[in-house]
Amino acid sequence: MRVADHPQAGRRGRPPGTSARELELISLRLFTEDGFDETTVERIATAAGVSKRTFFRYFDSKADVLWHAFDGEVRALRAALRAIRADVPMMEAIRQAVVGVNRYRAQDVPELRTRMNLIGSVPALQASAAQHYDAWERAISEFAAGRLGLAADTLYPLAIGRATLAVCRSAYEQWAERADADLTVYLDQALHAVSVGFDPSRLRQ
Amino acid sequence: MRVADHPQAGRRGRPPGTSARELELISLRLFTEDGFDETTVERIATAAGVSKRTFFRYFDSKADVLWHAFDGEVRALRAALRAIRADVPMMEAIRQAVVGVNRYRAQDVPELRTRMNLIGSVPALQASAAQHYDAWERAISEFAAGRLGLAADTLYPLAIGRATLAVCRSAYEQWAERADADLTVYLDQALHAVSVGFDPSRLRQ
DNA sequence: ACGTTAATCGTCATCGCGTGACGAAATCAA
DNA sequence: TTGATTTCGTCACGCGATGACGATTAACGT
Repeated sequence: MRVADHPQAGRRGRPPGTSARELELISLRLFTEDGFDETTVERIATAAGVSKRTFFRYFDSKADVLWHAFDGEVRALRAALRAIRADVPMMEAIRQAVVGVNRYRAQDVPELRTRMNLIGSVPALQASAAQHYDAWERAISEFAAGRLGLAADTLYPLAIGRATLAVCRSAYEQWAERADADLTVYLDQALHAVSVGFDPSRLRQ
Repeated sequence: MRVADHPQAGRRGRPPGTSARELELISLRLFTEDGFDETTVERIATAAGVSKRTFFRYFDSKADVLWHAFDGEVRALRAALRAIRADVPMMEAIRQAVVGVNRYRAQDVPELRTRMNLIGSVPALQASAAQHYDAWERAISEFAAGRLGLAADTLYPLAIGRATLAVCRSAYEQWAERADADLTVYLDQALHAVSVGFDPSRLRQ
């Protein structure tokens, strides 16, 4: 967690020499061109016209630069869950909320797909995923805890949060490598599957 | 993946100065005493009477030393899945297999709990989890793929493998921090929950 | 116009992880 | 004893990440 990005008027001090977004775009390009491990932070920083030290003032690690966008969507997920009416069944509510916050504009799709392909193929990035997924899982867990009347750190809410993320990650990856359908279709299918307990006779074809 | 540990008779060459198991026990002790981040590989190696370089000949990273035991259990899981009769429903088969390979002897429980507490609390260890979980997930995915008549890298098998791991991790953690029941009880409860789609009216109290 | 305050940045030093290269040590076999 | 084999230690190095500290750049107050 770093990255302020608050373009404030009337602020003092030396103006930023770059932005988190610029570092993100440069990193994305270099990672796809040369590979994640082969791209040093020094190179990214130089390409952005700043020093290596400055990069680490924007992001806590080299991997975090790719999770910038994802982190912001947790707030959207929480808001979507709050907006669901109380008479919608729990797993159906989760499905609606998750699918709702994953409707991307067409112009954002290529970058999203590039990012997910990197995350899905580079071990160092998969390793960095855990801490970023944590907040997402908790959002689901706390919603489930409220519905079930349990604490969020007990078995069922925890399991629901993680299982939900698990199937969504599968949907993301299928969508990222194949390009034959909308992301929401995959998510909807995956979340439907978990809500019927993966019962083969109830899985959609 | 490293760690040979093949005590071969009639072999040539200089005998090993330590073993993976010894390094594992020493690491476990130092990690709990001083913390994972505070314990350098240099210290572990010195405590084992070898050099830092030798540690990295046994394990690929400092974190991997804690996953040594876990990696070995994937083979057991695959075998357990193969042994399930074909007329047992898919999710029920998975539940039986997972619970079956997680019956630990009483004397192994303290070390297991120590390891899981570390993995659950140290970010660097959580990050290292991804690559070790991968083989476990694939074992489940491939079993599900066989039952569903699908490829293992398609949505449903992938989702089943990951969701299964997700709820099992929740069970592991609940068991590791509370100490009020057998691990298999938590696992059974978590796997039952996913098999009924987390339907509140069908969750056990 | 000038000094003050505030924010960002660059440089430098440092630590630890992880890896490659290469020779030394220890054991068995011929 | 000699040679082959296996493990080990030393050395060097690159890179990620962090702390300290002074230099830059701008707005603000007088």
